[in-house]
Amino acid sequence: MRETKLFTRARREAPKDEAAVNAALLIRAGFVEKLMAGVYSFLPLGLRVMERIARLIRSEMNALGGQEIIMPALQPKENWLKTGRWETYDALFRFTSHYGKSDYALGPTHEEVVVPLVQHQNLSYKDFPFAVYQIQNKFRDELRAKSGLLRSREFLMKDLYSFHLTEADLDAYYERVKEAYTRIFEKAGIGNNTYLTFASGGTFSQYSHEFQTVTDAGEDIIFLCPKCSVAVNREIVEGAAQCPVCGSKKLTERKAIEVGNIFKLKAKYSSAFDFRVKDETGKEQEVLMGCYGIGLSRLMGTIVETRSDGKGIVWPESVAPFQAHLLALGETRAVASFADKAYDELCKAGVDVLYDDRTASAGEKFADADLKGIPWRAVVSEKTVREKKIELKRRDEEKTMLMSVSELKKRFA
RNA sequence: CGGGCCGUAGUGUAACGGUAGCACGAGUCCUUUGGGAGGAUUUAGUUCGAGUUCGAAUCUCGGCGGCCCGACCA
Repeated sequence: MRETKLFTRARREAPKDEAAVNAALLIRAGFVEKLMAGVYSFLPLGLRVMERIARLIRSEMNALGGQEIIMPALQPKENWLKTGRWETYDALFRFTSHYGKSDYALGPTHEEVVVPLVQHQNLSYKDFPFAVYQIQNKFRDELRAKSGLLRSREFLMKDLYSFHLTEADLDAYYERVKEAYTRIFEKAGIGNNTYLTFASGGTFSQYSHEFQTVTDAGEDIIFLCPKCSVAVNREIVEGAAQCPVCGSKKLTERKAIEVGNIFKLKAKYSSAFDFRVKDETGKEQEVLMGCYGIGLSRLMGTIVETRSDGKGIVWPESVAPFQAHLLALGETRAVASFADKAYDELCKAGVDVLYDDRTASAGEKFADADLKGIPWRAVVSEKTVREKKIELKRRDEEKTMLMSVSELKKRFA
């Protein structure tokens, strides 16, 4: 993509009403734009990141046998009455149709939709276990939206729901999801500071698990066991915190962002809809469920929050909006034609490259490139054109190397 | 929801109760180009409503909106 064709623009200064690092950088770099508190538009660069995060999550969900669907965000009151959450779910957006008497909710989560959906398939015990997931916008009427993308009122979330006939099967699947989540956060570039965290499990399970990324920007408090690399959420700590794995009481208190959670629902929602199936003896059996969430927009904010320097964002290659950022320095015909040709060749080779073909000073292009944070910067200038080379530099390193266009192609294709 | 701070041009920031200014951006022209270039010129603003006053961006009240702390967050 040529920057002269990109309708968004990087800003020199952060808007004064965004204190959070993630929002300030993402807005300055032109990835997102705020519509109102807790509601953001995703612009071409931001959408690319979101799509790459989605791709990464999708491949792990598909490996877990998850079948992708999309359920409605607009939901009928009746389903929420059945689970009792119409009255008890504080953050539920509720409203009445302008024409009729019907009441609706905007989905903050989808148990109320997925259970009847699955129930209507008239399944037999032979169809179990299975899992469905979606990547979709969720709505939560937060009392206080804050911290940019970290706590918003409309946000993109992946929610996976698994269905089982035995507890052992649910337990086994839960463990597989736990491993998949660990891989996802590793691939997303926050593996080094993201911890499996024991949290409250509600009425039925001893624990649920959260994935918490340690950063001062977080709003959760966790107690981290350095030895076991697991943590406990403050919500389940009474008195002295203790490591649930080794029993150690030498835990360190940290602020963290909850980027994912996994939860055994067991029969809580299936029984609310009286969802049962007959087993091979004709006896009716309870359906057990698990639910597993990852907030994609929150994850994007978390990556920015934990991977930036004074100059801007440092995207991991796995979710970066482009593989490389090509800069043409100076407007001489030699530079422009060399850079144009390099851009065309890289595109033809299937390399995702953002090409700064604007009329702007070298300093401004460098500053914008650092701000946008694409992992590799490829510079074409009079200096490099003389040697028929391009200068390549990693966003987070100082050293540079000269290479030809074909070498560059080979590296990224 | 309780508390605090705050709403001036696309962005940032000034203006004692008395002419709304500056910078960046954007447009045009010229000169520049390895770390946010220079000159000329143009463009665009007081969140809304009421009140006090000869006069309100400025003071008072209310609405709307934003940020922060707390509470809340199956």
